Amino acid sequence: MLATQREVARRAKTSLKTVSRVINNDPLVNAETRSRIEAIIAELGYEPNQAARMMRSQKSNIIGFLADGVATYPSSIELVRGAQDVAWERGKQMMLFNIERGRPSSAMADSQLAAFRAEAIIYAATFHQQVDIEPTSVPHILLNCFDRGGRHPAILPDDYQLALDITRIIFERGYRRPVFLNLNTDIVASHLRGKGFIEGAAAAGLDASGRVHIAVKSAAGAPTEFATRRILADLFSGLDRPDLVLCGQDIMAMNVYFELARLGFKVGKDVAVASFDNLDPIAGLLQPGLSTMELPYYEMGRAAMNLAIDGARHNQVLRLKGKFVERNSL
Amino acid sequence: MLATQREVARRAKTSLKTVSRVINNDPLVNAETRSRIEAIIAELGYEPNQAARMMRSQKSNIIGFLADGVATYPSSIELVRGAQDVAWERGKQMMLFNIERGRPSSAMADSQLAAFRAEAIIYAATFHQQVDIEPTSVPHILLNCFDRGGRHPAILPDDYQLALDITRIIFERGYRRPVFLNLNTDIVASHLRGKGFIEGAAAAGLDASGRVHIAVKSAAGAPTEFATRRILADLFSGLDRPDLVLCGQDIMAMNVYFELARLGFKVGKDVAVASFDNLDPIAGLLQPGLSTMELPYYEMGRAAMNLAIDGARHNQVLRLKGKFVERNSL
DNA sequence: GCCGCAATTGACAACGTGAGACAATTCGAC
DNA sequence: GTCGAATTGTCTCACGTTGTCAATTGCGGC
Repeated sequence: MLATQREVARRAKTSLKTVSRVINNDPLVNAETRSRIEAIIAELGYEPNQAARMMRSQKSNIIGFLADGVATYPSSIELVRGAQDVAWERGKQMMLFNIERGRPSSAMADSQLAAFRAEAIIYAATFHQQVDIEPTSVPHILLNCFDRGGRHPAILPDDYQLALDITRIIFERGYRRPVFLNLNTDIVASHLRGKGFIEGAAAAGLDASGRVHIAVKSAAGAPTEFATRRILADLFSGLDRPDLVLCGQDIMAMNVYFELARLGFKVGKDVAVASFDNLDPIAGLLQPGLSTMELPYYEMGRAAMNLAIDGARHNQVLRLKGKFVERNSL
Repeated sequence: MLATQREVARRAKTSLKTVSRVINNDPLVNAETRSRIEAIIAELGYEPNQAARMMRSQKSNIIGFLADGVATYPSSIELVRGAQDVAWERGKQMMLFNIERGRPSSAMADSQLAAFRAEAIIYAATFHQQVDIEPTSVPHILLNCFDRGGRHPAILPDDYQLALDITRIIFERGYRRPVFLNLNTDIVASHLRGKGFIEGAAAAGLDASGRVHIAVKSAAGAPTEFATRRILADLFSGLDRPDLVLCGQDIMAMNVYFELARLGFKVGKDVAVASFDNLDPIAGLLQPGLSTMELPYYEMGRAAMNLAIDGARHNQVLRLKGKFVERNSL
């Protein structure tokens, strides 16, 4: 059993309170006394008991982080890192759980966070989506998702801006016949990115409304299945072949690499490919390396933790920009 | 602020003690009283204050889980899931941290776990490796890694057996000219798998000692860089071409797919490929799908948490078998 | 040596829970 | 009406920490 302040006080032949003062950096302690006590603390390896502090102060300093469905999609790790870093910088404890929404893991995490009297809870989704989180006594921050009724603050990637940015880059580099193989329409990012792509193209003088294709068969949640084979076969059979394929996500891009190879086209030579995610390690392992818009997950994690600590207006929505990561596919 | 037992008692017009009895499942409470109190508990959303419980019981019920370097390799998620599931099944709280060994995140996690008086700590590495963890007052369980001096119990994948198993399958299917593109020699799994491969081949009557090649350039820790291009060019230039390439890991297999395509060989037709990891989503996205040995991460996580809760002998080492996941590359 | 004031140190209570000791009450069976 | 068992209640303590407030020490100035 680890030592207590009482034990430290006993050894230092001083009172409990003085030890407490040293630990809490109270300036009104004699320098000599302080160093004597600090020596004993170091010697014993004493750490203040967090449970007792929570009791005494009536606040937990704990922020919960629920990472929903990480198992199926590892992007959330950067969300977690961002939040964790801020928590430490700001002297908070973050309690992290990997859960599956609606499954027992979710209920277990909730009750554990309640038992620890968490001050706020960050709920992180694996992809930009709408969720339905009832208001509770504990404030929730939605990360990479947003509430149906806008009852909770939300941190989101600015998918519209991401698509606009990469489309601008595409046209700057001289591509004139891009197609966008978009995500399923039941995914929020799909609409936003479609809009960004079309407006970006319009700004460059191209009507791209016919150049967007839904290339995912499966619904959200189910294992991803792509409809790229048929779409690409169609697109690449005519004379007006695309000079660039923009994919809704890196794993789709990986699939597109294979399908293009099957059709006899070389990525980076016969046709360019770009995408969204910068998914490690896929984007770097593809040959040629995949040029892709990285989503601002780390910064989103940081923003969420800051909101969780400072409090936020209920309907606050923060959208963060992404970053273009250049490799050789474009 | 969440309710207390006192508040529950007030509303139920009963005594503190009876509420306490209900919460701690003391049998000597009238069934009717019990359900009345339980109703109020549910209504208030009361959860016993964990801090107070820890104070009172002098035990934290907390097991720490340090996931080292998750950011660079997402396999650990299954380790975490396994451990988390067992913790919940057995009424323990698991505190999870993503850390980088030697970085501030590591020290922060350590002191937070000390502050919460964690009863044991599971230290999980991203790949099978040797580490150097000093003994402390809190028992450590090493997961996917082992201590230099055998000072801590360890849970490991049985890499020798994994390689033996897949080699057996390879020969059962009639392949006779397999090569093994192994991991770097500074990686523990490399030796064990090499041994498994050679002995498996020997059992089938083949001396495979010349058929193992180190195909990773970079040292452990650095971003992976493969030496597959030259090796494959050599191997596939002669007449006695391999009929199967066994890769040390799935991301190497992905690289090998590209390199074989570059050389003009079709995986699954001209040459088979197999591997280790079953890394989601890569193994499923490759075309053809990658047949690979899945590492028993979930079960390893479970075993580690069980050891953490039950205690373990210092030099205990547990090796778990993997599972062959069949797709179409073999 | 003593006063006054500042610097330093100490005594005590309280946070919510759970347990022990034991008293009080209710209920049913006789 | 009594006995005994079942149930409920009262009271007390302890866990480790820190805020409040009181006590003690040190020191300059007389």
